Amino acid sequence: MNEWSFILMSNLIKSCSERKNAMGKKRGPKYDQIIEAAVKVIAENGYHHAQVSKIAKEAGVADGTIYLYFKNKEDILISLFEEKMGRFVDKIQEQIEGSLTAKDKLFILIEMHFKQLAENRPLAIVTQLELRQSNPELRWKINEVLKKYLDLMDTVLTEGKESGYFSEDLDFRLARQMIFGTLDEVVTNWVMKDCKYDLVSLAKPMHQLLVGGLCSR
Amino acid sequence: MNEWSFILMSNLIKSCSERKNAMGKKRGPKYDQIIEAAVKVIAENGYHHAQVSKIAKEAGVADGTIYLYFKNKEDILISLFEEKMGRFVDKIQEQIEGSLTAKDKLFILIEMHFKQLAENRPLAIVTQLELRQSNPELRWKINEVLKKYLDLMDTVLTEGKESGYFSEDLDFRLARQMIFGTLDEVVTNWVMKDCKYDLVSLAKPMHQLLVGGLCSR
Amino acid sequence: MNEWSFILMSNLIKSCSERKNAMGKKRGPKYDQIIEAAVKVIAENGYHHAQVSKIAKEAGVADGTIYLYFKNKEDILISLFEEKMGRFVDKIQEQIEGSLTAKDKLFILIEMHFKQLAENRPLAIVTQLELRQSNPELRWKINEVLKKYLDLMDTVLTEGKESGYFSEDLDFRLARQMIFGTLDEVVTNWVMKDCKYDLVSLAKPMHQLLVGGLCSR
Amino acid sequence: MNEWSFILMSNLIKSCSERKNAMGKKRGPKYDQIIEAAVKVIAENGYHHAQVSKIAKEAGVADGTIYLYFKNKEDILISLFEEKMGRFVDKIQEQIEGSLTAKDKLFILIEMHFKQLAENRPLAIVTQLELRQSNPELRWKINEVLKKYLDLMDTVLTEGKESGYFSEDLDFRLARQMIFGTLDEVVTNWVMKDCKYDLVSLAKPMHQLLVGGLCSR
DNA sequence: TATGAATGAGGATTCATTCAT
DNA sequence: CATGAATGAATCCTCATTCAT
Repeated sequence: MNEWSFILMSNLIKSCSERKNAMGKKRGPKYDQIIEAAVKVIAENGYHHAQVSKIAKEAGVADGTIYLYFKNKEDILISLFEEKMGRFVDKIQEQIEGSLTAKDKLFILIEMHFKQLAENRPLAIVTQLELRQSNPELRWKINEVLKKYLDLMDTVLTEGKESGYFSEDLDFRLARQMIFGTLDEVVTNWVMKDCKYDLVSLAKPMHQLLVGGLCSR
Repeated sequence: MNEWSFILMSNLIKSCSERKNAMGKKRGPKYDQIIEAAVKVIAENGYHHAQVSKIAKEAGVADGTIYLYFKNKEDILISLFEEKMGRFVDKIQEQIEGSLTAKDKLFILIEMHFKQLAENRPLAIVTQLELRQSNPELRWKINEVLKKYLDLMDTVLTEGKESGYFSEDLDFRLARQMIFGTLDEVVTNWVMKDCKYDLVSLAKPMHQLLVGGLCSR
Repeated sequence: MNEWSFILMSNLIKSCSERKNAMGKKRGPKYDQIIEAAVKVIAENGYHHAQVSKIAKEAGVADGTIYLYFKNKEDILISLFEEKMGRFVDKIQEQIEGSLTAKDKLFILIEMHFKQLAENRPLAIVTQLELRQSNPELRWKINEVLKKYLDLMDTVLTEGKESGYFSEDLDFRLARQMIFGTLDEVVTNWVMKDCKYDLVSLAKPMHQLLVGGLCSR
Repeated sequence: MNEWSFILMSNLIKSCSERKNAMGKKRGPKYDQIIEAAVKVIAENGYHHAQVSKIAKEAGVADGTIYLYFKNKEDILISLFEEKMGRFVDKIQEQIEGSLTAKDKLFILIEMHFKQLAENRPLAIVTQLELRQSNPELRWKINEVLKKYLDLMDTVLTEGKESGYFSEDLDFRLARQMIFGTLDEVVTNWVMKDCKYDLVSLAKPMHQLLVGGLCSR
């Protein structure tokens, strides 16, 4: 390692940190600071009282700095959702890949869904309550992000169907809507009840109910 | 019938329309006009562009008149939801009472849920999309209104459990959340897809899925 | 005079006060208050420091009231110019009609131009300095208003040419531009010199110069 | 005066221009780049959309570099005007010196005024339209720059008066204002009409009109 | 009861300028 | 000399609500 290798490495590092992300957005430590600040401020003040200046203050940057990293306020929210929901689904995916059966995979999905939101209550408040107050345009983009999650569910459902664990005539769209709608409703209720009971322990009965249905055998 | 009888009748009608309803609210023909106007205006313009003045114009009253019937804008929305959701649940209840088994009752509940929203798309848009943009406080009150619906589900679930049709160890809260969360998600997806497929025909497979679960037997 | 005549008069008065002006704009005493306030505030603070709230305060109305009478801030300025310049030209026209010869008419035009601006210094400051800082869109509309003035000049020039007082081969466009450009420059210099000399007394030499040119005979 | 004295003088001028200019301003190639960039950016985007960062980009320098050469944004504009108007007047002066009579000198002045602006339309747009949107303070300084031009006019007027070509009792201030106001108005109209007619050919009739006045002889 | 003109609080965003490197 | 990321002040307009008539 000599002077040249150092320079090359510097350039490499520099070009890395200067690299824009997939969305062509400027990145850097402040990008993450702002996202985290946004989660906190929205969770504490509610969507409609989360002024840009509050977020900037919480992030420890000037108001104007926000606009070096985000197009506008809405862009903060979309990015927040993309970042957080992206990781959210990625983590579930990782865990699922370690399981063998579709049954286990579904359980992991449910448990991880609950676990991640239970571990980050401000995020849970933001995703379950505050972000839903956003305008239709933002909600469309949120739906885009959710597609990745729905695709993951499809993978599990397909595998389960092939292994004979799930019904052969399972309607994927309905099944996805049942799983997502149920999990979402359960988490929303938990958040609205001030998170005062254990969410993760609901994973097991929830799994049984989704798999076995309401009916006795 | 003479002049006096007319005056008496007027007073009678007047005292009637002046009578407050159960919620202590003033009623009268304008009350309903305003509610209907609110549904129309919100469905057409979206929650955030549904100004009080627009609702007043649509209802054919002055802006100030709104405040003779409703405490504030939020009160219009809560009342709207109370009125509409009240009838919504009442109709489901009526139909359910005509059925014998818990299985049938659940099916009727699902079908009626879909049917009523499919029949009134503006209302569906308002309840599934627009009203969710309201602040958490309003959403709390909306949840209050939903209790009647959840109680109805409980009745069906209890009966089904007693008749042995539903699992003996069914967790009512989870079951309710699964049913409501699923139906809600299905309707929301239908609205977001511009209502371009038949919602009511999903009742049968939906019923089977909820009752039998994802699992093959 | 009876009940009916009273009602008829009421309606008449009502329809009068409700009448919008030619531009379809709401009128009323507040309309004029706001225009006057705008002239004063712009003259005192300069165009770029003339906040809507300052104008509202000066006019003795709430900020929001401004927007019942004007579309936006720019609309105040356009209206201001239309009103003031409208009267400005009208008054010149009136005076001109009382004169016999084209020579006199031109003199009256010059004198009235100077006189009206000398009598209303805040207005002079606004028209000569502040309003020129406005954006191109506003400046186009200002030009529209000026057309009436230019047409008036044309009338005088035509008459003068016909009577043989003005050159037969006079280029109207150039003549108009010379007259307007000169008067405008003279007034602007007067305003920039803090109006500290008598403007109106310049009318006579100005007239001679425009009519006779620089050349000795 | 020989070759050497020319070289010495060149060096003197050069070292002068590389150090500070008469106004105590730093000079260098970037100084001119920035001025040229400012003309282009203002002409293309308008005064209010000519951000410092745009000018810097066009000049191929960093935003901060601007402030090594100019005190602030306003200083760019003043300098722009000083530079361009300085050359503008110098060129007219040069040409005038070649003429014999006051009559010819005035004609040259008019023709050169039109010619130079017709040859550089971006500059014409900037001086006639965009720079007038600046605040009165800047406009004061612009007037300072114009003094040199007015002085030149005075020279011509004095000479003409002495030679008996211009009236003996000519008011210089009014005459200057008439000449400048007229030329300025004519050029402004030409710019606002998108420069779609020939400006220079107006010099002759314009000259006749200014010299001979509106009146027939 | 009904009206509707008037109110006034509240917030996202731009861009000239600085200064650590 | 040169850079450019960071700063932060400054303002127009909307719309729920009131109250004199």
